[in-house]
Amino acid sequence: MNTSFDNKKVERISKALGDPYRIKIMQAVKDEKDWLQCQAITQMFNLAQSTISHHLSQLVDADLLHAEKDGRHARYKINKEVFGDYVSYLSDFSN
Amino acid sequence: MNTSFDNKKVERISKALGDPYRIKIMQAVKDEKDWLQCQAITQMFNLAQSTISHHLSQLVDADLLHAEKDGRHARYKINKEVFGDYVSYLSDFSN
DNA sequence: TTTATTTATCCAAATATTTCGATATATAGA
DNA sequence: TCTATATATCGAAATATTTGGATAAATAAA
Repeated sequence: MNTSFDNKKVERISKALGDPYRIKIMQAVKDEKDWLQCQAITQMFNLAQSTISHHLSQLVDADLLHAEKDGRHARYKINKEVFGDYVSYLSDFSN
Repeated sequence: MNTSFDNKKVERISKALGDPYRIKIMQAVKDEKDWLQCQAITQMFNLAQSTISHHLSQLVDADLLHAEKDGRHARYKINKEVFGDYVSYLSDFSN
């Protein structure tokens, strides 16, 4: 399946990737083999918990991260499909 | 040659792509076989000339566009190398 | 049930971005 | 030179984003 990208979606994804904390969050999630816990992400940065929560929801809203709930815990992994579709959309510009 | 991407560069490129007008500018430049004239871009949108100029410099500052001057005219084309490097940096997230 | 823990939401302040009008700069043409 | 044209820069207003504190909601654990 290939997610179709309208410009609004490209904008939302690009915007989500346009913040230093969110880039680091994405890298940390990527480096985890399976899911990465919300707690672990919160501990990585010197930011208020509400701020991290806000960054995570932007990544989830852009579909760059899958989110899962387990009791009172939340965890995340890369949405490779959407990411891959974004990459192939962008590839068109470089060839 | 492979541009090496620090997070600051990823942030700047992503931010540059995170605006609806700049996305449309990139698409228009891509659709042009060679260079696209600044004038033509200015006429595409219902925005002040100074606003277009500002959007263009963000794309140039992010190295997504090559800029060239010809007398009092300016023209742009995609910086495929940087774009390609950005794409390959991102590909790492989708596999 | 009561308490502690984890995450989300709300609000307001701080900061950043977008936009335009005015104007500067550079160059082409009369 | 004088005038018109193309683009860039500046300053300020409008808008959007980021941030933290307070608190809510949900769940686990005592």
